[in-house]
Amino acid sequence: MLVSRTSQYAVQALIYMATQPSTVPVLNKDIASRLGVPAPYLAKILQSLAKGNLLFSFRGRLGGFCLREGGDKITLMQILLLTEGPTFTQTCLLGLKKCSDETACPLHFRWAPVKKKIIDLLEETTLEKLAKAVETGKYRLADVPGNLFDQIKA
Amino acid sequence: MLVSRTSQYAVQALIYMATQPSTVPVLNKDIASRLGVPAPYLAKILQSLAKGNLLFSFRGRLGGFCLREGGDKITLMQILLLTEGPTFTQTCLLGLKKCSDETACPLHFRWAPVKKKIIDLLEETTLEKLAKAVETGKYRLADVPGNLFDQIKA
DNA sequence: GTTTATCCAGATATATATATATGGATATTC
DNA sequence: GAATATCCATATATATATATCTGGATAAAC
Repeated sequence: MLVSRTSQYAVQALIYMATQPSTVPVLNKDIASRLGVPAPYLAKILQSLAKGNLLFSFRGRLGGFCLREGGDKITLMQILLLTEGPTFTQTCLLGLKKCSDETACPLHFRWAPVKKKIIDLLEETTLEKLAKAVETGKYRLADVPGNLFDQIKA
Repeated sequence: MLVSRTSQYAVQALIYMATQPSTVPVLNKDIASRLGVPAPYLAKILQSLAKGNLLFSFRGRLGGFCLREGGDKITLMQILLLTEGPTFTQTCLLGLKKCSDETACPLHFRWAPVKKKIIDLLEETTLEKLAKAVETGKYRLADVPGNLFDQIKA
């Protein structure tokens, strides 16, 4: 597994939010049903994203979550740094605690250029780009097409 | 985390084995102490590698584990297919069950070339190359330098 | 054949990630 | 201020990965 399920849910949810009009907060339960993801669990993830200053959260009636900045300002890297932890780009393939250019594992210099590709991709991919891709209709955000009620509403 | 701890232990152990003379079986407990890894857990991993036809195992006195083929024949990909499961190269970054060129997640075509780099690296990196790298002394296989007893013996 | 050293199989324990449940705080509407 | 709808915090449950334990099978050495 490349990233945790938590990270996957976070990215999916944020892409979905970026496809929605930013004038009104998005409800946790709407995101959850659209993505086919457990709502209480997603709520916890969204709350941590709010603590990480990626989202605004509003309580009470008409409450919900909003992107704190435009989708063009938020990259995959920012999200994964929150959900995977601040050192996730530094981890060694073989699991060594110290693995740098000075004290390296035998894979270090083979892995470095590939890792750079990954980091570049994460840093240059914004929510806006991904949201646009979804809006074309060619790309799927979730496995199951939302439940029947949602389809009727839409 | 990119790969599981199990995979990391497996790769480390096999690299170590490739640095050892192939005339005599290597003991699980020697590998474990050299790598600073829990021996009973490593034993289970080695047993599964033996079942996966990557290792020979011999019981009884003078028993132990041997690489089934030369280190030049064994790639990282072969190892990870056993420890991560046969579908680990096919998993979607966003966790979708169906994510192919036909039905793709919004990241699919951005991720594809990076994934190819990863797969290429895993397929072209052999145990022999990694073992040679370790034998130069410039690269570390484990965090902790083996215990004192081992250092004296060596 | 007894002793010793190893792998082997299965059960168990622990840690972590994932998921759920519950009661409460907050804000809007009327 | 009562009713409603939402987020929030904490505790709990479940699943999975990681790690350990125990008894046994096998084979070499003496």
